[in-house]
Amino acid sequence: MAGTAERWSIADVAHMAKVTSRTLRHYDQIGLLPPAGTAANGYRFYGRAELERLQRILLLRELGLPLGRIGEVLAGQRDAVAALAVHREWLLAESGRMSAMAATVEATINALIQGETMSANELFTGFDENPYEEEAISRWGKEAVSRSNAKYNALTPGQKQAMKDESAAVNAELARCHQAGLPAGDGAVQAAVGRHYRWICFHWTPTAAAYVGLGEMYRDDPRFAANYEDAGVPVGYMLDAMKVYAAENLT
Amino acid sequence: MAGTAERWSIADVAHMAKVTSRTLRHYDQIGLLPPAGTAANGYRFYGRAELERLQRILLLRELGLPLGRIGEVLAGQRDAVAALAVHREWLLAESGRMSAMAATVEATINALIQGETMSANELFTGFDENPYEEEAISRWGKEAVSRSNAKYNALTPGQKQAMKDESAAVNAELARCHQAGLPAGDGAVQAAVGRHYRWICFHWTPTAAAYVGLGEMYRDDPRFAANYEDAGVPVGYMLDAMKVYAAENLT
DNA sequence: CTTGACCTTGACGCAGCGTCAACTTCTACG
DNA sequence: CGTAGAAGTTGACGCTGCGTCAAGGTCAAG
Repeated sequence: MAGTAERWSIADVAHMAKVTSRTLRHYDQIGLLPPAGTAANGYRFYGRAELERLQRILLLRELGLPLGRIGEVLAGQRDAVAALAVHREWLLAESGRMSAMAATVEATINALIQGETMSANELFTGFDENPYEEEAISRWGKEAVSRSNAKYNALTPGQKQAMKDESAAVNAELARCHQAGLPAGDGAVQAAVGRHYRWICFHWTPTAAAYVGLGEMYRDDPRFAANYEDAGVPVGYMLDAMKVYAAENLT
Repeated sequence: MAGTAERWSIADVAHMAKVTSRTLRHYDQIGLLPPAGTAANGYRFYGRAELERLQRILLLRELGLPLGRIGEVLAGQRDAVAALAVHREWLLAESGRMSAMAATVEATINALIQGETMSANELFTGFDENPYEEEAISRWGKEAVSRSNAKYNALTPGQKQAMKDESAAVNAELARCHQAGLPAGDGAVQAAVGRHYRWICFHWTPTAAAYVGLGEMYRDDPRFAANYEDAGVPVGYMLDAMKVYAAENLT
């Protein structure tokens, strides 16, 4: 037991709050959560007041509020509700931006695969190199993309939701398989990967090589790795399973 | 005219592509777009091939693809479609995360204002300081939030869309007012701000001071400032108009 | 020759920590 | 009591994509 008299070490606090000690030291550095004091040996210690402050910090952090603003709110310089209202607006705007980008990506994929042999070259081509005409470059390929955009923007919210649900379901299934220790070639795993493949096929029908390439991308993209690991599916496991699937079912 | 023989200076290229010269130098630094060569004076110059490459880079950049991956795709190390498919998944996941966070923020706002006098203190309170019980801290206040969550998650997609549309409409109206050079106290401006106020009221009914605080937050938050400026509404203009509105209509 | 516009190469800043590196301190065991 | 190993400390770099000075060289025009 580190201390019974309302004093906790950095490790204790980190453990309680499920954050790393590095995070706590960071919060100290930026003045967001100074420790109650430092012992003679230089070690930080935290008291009850600091725990409560940390509690609020983490609550707001989970809402995605930036640390600086959290500090202002806790200092009383900003009204919590006003800060959250602004933040909410931002979240919605970002969310909208990203799903719009996803739709454009979708359209681009279709533009790319529709003209199979066109293979990116034509889509990208055609511009005006007169430096005095603004935007000469930035419009490239946009017509081709917007042509296929209409088609895929027509998805109903229900369909979009179904797509997301299927994705989540596949991930959950794979997580169960992995926790159960099933090898990548196991039937249950391959069934789940099959669902993944058919899900992908809704947008694009990859060849065996392309499907493996997709798996490698999962593995190499840190954003994606984080996503999958959180869901309980190691990216390496996913890749292995995809390789097996591609070898057995695709050409 | 900088050069007639298929050579363009960095400024010309920047102008054509609507990017800054800093961006081009950055792309050079990271090896994404080396110039065709450098003149005796050290100045970069770009040829037709570089313009085409830049074109592709910008097309993919607009889809939100990270620069590193763009480089891989253009180098042929990655299949463009596979890269985009992965990216699309990520975009959708992020978009979902953010709108979920927005819903939680919404619920938190409600939890905060429901117990008016509770004023954040009770919401945040209650935890177990036993360092051996994991997550002791991270659960705080979550029950209170989830209680009001149900209510506001019940919004239909149609209602949510209406909220977003109204927000965009108000912004567009304010942009028109600003472009027309109307002062912050003008009737049209105040009418638009009134719509904004009522929009906010859907989630929260701020006092005069809180409404001005909200405007200050708009001004001070760089994420928001960028958003508003893009829409053609300077944040200072918005704040001034909100101050007038608060003084005349709120207490 | 001067002015001013445009170019160059650094280098810091931002958000939020993760991740070494290089040391010192505490705790437990032989 | 010596020592290993766990845990603590203070730096400092890395990541993303440039924006933004800073300090100084070049070039066309007056």
